[in-house]
Amino acid sequence: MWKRHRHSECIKEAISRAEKTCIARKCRLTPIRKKVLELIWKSHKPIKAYDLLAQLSSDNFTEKPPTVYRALEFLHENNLIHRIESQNAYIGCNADHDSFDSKFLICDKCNEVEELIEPKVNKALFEISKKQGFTPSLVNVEIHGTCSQCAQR
Amino acid sequence: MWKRHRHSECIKEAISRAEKTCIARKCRLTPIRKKVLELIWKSHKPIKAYDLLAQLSSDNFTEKPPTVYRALEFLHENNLIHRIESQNAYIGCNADHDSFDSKFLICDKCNEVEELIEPKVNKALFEISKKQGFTPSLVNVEIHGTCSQCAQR
DNA sequence: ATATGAGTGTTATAATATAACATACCTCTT
DNA sequence: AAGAGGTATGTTATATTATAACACTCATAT
Repeated sequence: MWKRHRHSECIKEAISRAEKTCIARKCRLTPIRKKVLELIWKSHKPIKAYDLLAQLSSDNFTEKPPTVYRALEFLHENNLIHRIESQNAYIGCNADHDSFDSKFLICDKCNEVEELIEPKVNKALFEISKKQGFTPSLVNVEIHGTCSQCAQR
Repeated sequence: MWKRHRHSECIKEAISRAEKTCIARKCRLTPIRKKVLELIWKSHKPIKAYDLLAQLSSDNFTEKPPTVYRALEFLHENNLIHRIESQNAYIGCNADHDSFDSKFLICDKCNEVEELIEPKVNKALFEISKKQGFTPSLVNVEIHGTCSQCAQR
């Protein structure tokens, strides 16, 4: 799909960025959190909490839901992942943009998601909000449709 | 909050619009569907499926989840309601705009939601999508923050 | 070394949503 | 008016997503 670079090569890079972020923020990327983040990046698509849970668990050892939800909460709070609301699923974040603004192109055919980094629309949305007397703290845009690859098929 | 007119007076108007829509689309606004739509409009805020279910049910008569989910599905398909993804909740739709585009201001303090009707941002989002080779079919924007009323408190 | 807070383990349950199949009921045709 | 075919509803069960609550462990900072 649009994975010009992201998913193919950059899990390590993402982890390394996360580690730096955590040092800077004085929070801890513990083994569980790191593992969950790796699993999220390994997935080409948004991944669900219970799928992560299954992947975390081995035959003789089963993780419990709070384990993964706590890791997700931590990663989300620290802007290392995004939640795709329309899918109850989670995706890695490049972290080179502000946390309070995210936009996604979601292909309903292949289920892959591309994050848009684009400041103008945010600005417009913020201004429209302000006009209504509303003070925005977080903007989430989810655009569903068909990606170019799937359109060609 | 921003309910200049919407929630205070217009349940009947909303139902009447829905009836017209259904006649035009040759679909049926059955008693259950109508009741669910009324309950949604009666709520000043997005309302959850199980809250609707509770309101539909009386002491001696309990509706089951599929009843309300089917009604919600019908109303949503026919663009009579929106789903607020970040809240798993449903809100009435004015229906005087295209179904594939919705934007909401969501107050995290009082939980009220205002729908924005604004064509420019859509257009921009559509164009950005196209540039990526993406064909959008549906745009959902959820802006969280604080409404003017709550800001004053 | 020990108090403190952060992180994890564990059990249980809450909240949200759908599958599958049976029954009723519209409405169209004859 | 009877029956066929599709739409809607009733019902049971279960799947999926998420959190509460409490016990325990561990890091680290004085």
